[in-house]
Amino acid sequence: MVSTESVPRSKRRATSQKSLGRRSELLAIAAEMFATRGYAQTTVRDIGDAAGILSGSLYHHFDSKEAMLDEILRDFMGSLHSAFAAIAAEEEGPRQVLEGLIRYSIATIHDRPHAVALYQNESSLLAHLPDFSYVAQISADIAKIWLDVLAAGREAGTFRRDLEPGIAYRFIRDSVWGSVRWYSPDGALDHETVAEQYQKMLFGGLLAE
Amino acid sequence: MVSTESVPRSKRRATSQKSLGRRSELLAIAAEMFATRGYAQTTVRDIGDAAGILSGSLYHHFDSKEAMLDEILRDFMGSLHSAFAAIAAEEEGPRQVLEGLIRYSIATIHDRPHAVALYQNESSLLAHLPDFSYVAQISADIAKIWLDVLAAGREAGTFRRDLEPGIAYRFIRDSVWGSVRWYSPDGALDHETVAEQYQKMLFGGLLAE
Amino acid sequence: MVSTESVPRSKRRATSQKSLGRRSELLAIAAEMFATRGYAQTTVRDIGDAAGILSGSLYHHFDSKEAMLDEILRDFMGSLHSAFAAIAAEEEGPRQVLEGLIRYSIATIHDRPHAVALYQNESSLLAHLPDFSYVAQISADIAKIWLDVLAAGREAGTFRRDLEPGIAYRFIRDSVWGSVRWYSPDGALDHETVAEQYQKMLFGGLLAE
Amino acid sequence: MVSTESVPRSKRRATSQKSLGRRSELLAIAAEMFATRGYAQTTVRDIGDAAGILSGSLYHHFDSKEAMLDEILRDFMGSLHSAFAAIAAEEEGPRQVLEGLIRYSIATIHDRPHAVALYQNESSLLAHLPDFSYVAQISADIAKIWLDVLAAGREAGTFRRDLEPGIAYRFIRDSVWGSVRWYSPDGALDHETVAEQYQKMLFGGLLAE
DNA sequence: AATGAATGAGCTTTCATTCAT
DNA sequence: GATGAATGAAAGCTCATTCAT
Repeated sequence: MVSTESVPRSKRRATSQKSLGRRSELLAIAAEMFATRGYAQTTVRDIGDAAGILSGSLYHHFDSKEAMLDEILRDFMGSLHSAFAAIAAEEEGPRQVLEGLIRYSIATIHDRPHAVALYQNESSLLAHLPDFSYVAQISADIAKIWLDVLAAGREAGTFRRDLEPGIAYRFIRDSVWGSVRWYSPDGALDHETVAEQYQKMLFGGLLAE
Repeated sequence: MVSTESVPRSKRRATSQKSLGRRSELLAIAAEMFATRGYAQTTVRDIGDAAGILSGSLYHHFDSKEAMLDEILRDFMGSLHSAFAAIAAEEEGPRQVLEGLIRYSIATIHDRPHAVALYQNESSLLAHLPDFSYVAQISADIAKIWLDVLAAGREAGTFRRDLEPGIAYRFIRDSVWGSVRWYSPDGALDHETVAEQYQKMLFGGLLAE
Repeated sequence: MVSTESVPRSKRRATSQKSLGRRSELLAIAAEMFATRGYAQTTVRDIGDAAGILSGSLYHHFDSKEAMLDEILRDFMGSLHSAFAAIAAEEEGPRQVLEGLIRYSIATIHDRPHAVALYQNESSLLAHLPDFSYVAQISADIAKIWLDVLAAGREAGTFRRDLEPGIAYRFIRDSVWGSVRWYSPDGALDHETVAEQYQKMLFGGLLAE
Repeated sequence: MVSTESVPRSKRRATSQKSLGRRSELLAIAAEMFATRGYAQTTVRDIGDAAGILSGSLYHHFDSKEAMLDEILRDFMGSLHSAFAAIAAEEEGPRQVLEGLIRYSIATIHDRPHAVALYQNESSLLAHLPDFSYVAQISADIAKIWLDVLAAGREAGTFRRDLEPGIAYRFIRDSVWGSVRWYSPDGALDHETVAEQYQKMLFGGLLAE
């Protein structure tokens, strides 16, 4: 009895997983290649070869090469923004929120290095394309979250008054996200250590005492 | 009599100066385009158009598009390394040397933003090409200079002991050089202010007190 | 018992009718698209979309896209030739026969505009393909019918002697069939009026008196 | 003295002729292929092959395949409209003007058969494209010239009152321009004979007496 | 020094067709 | 009968580079 129901259900699930899996699989391949060799330098043939199909067959799944990039970036930036907003919404002090944002950022670099690298490398070139206007939009939304925390902490006396929040934000952002270029998820250094060291430097500086 | 000699001589000198000027002019144009739209995304026709000549005519001045990139990068990295080495050679304490490296880096971003951006954006893609092996080589030499200062300062008790120099180096490097993406040489913010703020954050951290 | 037999029979009949209907339906869709946007410009995906199925599913009904065109054209040209032959076989004078051919042609444009347009637009490109040799063949057969009428009428003194029948045939053919490009079956102008006006011009010319 | 001037002048002329000649040559090749096998069915490789160059080299002369079609059609339709307007502007009776329009049309079919065929075959598909809106525009302008002549002749009693000018125009247009499909500039039949026969049929009709 | 015509390789994309399910 | 994934060939176009002038 259970089996009669479970068979089609599992089948349906399997099929849908397969379908969804195929798309995701292709996107994962594309993301990795876009990230490592650059979007423009990655040909659809490269992606097809890596996926074991002909380049033309990609167009059965996606409208264009650009559509693949769009799907990867849109998904990544959307979830990043949501996560940041959730962290900022927690009722805690500015320092705790900033710690949370940093920790989540470095964990994201660990979990989704290709999407992060892609965003780091391509967003400046993409900003001007109308189809990718959301990149600049979400970037601005994210910046606001960080800036608000920095400004609140400055008001509250947690952060130094002689620092301009706009410069501080860029300083933090560049140092944290920049680590995507050298951090290896499979390397000896684990991301929690990185987060810890970064927080020490960011909050306390390099000088002893 | 004098005039008969001096005329062609001055002419020759003028031509050669013009030639040198023309080369530099073309390289400056190429550097800007490579930096702003990416090396691969910049066509030789783009460069030719911007220079007011046909793309084919560029080959009168340079062997290839890659040769232009090479010349720009080699020159930039060479002078950067020399300058860093000179700063490190001055007989001063680790903190003063590190301050000097940072100040010079930010001044370089102000003075040669295109070359810096080019290096930031393309060096990772270039690292694997045999013709650009010097990029990785000089990068390593530069890293050694910074790392030595950090290690010396740590030994001397100037810098915190609980920071891993390798991570600290990358942290500083990414935050400092990352500013090339947002700093505008013509903007309201001057580079000395940036350097000052960056040193405050790097040495003392964000926290008040 | 009757029911056991009648059910599958009616079912089969229904299915087969449905099948036939489906085929015709698909051919009608294809004919319209071939006619309006051109055979080469119409993709099997266009046809599938218009029919509500996937392009690949069309191959359950037809061997190829070309086979659809073939079926449409063969059917059209066959019935056109038969009808013309029947009109010519009636025992009447050349003028009456010619009137009949013209009237039938314009009625056909009204009844089957897509097939006519298809024939008008594609036959010249098709003439050279071996698979479509029947197009040229039937065209020649049809031409003979019209030419014979014209020649007979000229002999009989009905038609002018100073007109070359070959030129006259092409003149009539092009003017009559050309109307498929502007005549609208749903428009204000009905096809009988068109036929009447065309006969006036063809037989009597434009000049008054 | 004359020679010193004539040398550079003839040189310049030769160069410019060569350049202009190359473009025209390529357009002539393209026009013939577009006309005989259809625009969509003609590949840029076909054109390149026929011209003895690689397909990519065509893009040194033209922006796109469509730009070639555009240049051919725009030139043709422009000169056709001018010529028709000039004929209509001559101070003569409607019959003489109509004769002139017909004669010029058939001469054009003789002189520029490919451009005419191209216009005949592709204009209906092009009408909807924004880049080719001028095709519909000039077509309408030309139609107005013919219609005005027909209406004037009808008013003046030259042409029959029982013919609707709109239908008459289409009848004449289709019969005259339709001849591009069968008339051969190199054939035994010369275009003046065709014009003469067409005028006989159009003005006097088929019937004897 | 520069032009302008051409090359040749490679790009993204389209599309008729096949086939296992 | 229909789906959906894939094929394979070909399309229009781009671009670094060459070379005669």
